[in-house]
Amino acid sequence: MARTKDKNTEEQILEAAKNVFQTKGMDGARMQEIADSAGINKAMLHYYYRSKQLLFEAVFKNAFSLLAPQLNKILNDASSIEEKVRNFTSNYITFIIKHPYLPNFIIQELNRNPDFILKIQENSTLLNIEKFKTQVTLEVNQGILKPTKGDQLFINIMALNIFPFVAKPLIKAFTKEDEKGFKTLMEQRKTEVSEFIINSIKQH
Amino acid sequence: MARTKDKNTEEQILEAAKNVFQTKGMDGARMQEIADSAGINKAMLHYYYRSKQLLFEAVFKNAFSLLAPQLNKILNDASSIEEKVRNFTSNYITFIIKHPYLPNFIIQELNRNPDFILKIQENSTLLNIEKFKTQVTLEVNQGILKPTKGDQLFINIMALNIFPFVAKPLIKAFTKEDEKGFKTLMEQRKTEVSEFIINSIKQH
DNA sequence: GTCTATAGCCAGATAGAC
DNA sequence: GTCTATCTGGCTATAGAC
Repeated sequence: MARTKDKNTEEQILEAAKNVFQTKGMDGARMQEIADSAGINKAMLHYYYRSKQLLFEAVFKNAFSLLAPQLNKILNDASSIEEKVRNFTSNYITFIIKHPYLPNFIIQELNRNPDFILKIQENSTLLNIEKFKTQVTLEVNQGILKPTKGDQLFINIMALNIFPFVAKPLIKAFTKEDEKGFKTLMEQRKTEVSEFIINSIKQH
Repeated sequence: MARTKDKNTEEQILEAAKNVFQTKGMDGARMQEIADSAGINKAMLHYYYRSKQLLFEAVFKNAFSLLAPQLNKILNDASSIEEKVRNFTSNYITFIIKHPYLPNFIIQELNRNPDFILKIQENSTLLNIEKFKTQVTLEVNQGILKPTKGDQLFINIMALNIFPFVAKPLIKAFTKEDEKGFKTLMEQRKTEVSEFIINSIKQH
């Protein structure tokens, strides 16, 4: 991919690095490939970002800060659990279809280096599900929801929304769908997943 | 880890390679580390497996063949959907607690090289959800289940069971649990997950 | 079968001209 | 700021002695 002249070099590098790191991972990525993709040479990467490690961290923090507001909404806004589930599912799946490598990139690199999440948490919003858990307990007591554990519900919501994108090659193999069929399945999930969750937890 | 003399060298190498590849991935793994872990030297790795690529493939196929029977059960045995969900959830989570790096390893390496699943499928049981989908349709028509799409249900079952292990560092960060707390959450899921699914799909 | 030593290559990083 | 050329180290793989 050639450099587009209307962006400055630093942004150009970050964009190229994002593409290479998110598809190849830290260990599989090559500085040469990033340089080629940015339309510059290796020396420039070091001029702007000093080392591969620091360039990687810039990409990672950037990716994480894209995801954080999505998650924050379900944890901390004012709507009911049912509304949160519906909005999050629809918004998140729409978002990931636009950034398909993002969840796998985050998960993979956190598994490679779990301490990384500590560094991130310092200078961004705290990841905290306490408020969400309190709200679940409240709605259970009010008879809106069946008896439900807040932390398990949170894990279930994450799992149902994120997993299919992370395990895309497996899903495609099992369902025998091509790229187009996979896309269709994911579009369906924008509403299917919230129905599935609400059906399970709502008091009828 | 020193070599235990009651195993032959080839098995010893495979065991060491499994540990290193499953934690570091293909790109992050080092032949030297595998040799050290097996208590031998690098030359022996090449003597038995010729190249890093072939050693990796041996490990991958081995891991996949451990997982296949687990999945086959839910796809092809004779029990009802409800029984399948309950048995699979309990058995699968028990299995993964014993092999915690396995799902992430499979998913990560399939994302790195999606064609890999084709090679595997040739000489193992076909991954096919057709029978499962037919059974779902049947139980829906019999009034046992609410209207449910078989392929989406299958994705949901996979997601709820596998995701927490793949995204372990994220889950720990959000729930603020340590290793022990995480283990407890997973133990709970052996029954919580099947309740969650059954609640959602069973006709009442 | 198992070892030591080393070939050969490739990647990250830097020096230095412009 | 941007380039070419090069250093340096680490990695896979092999040669060859025992």
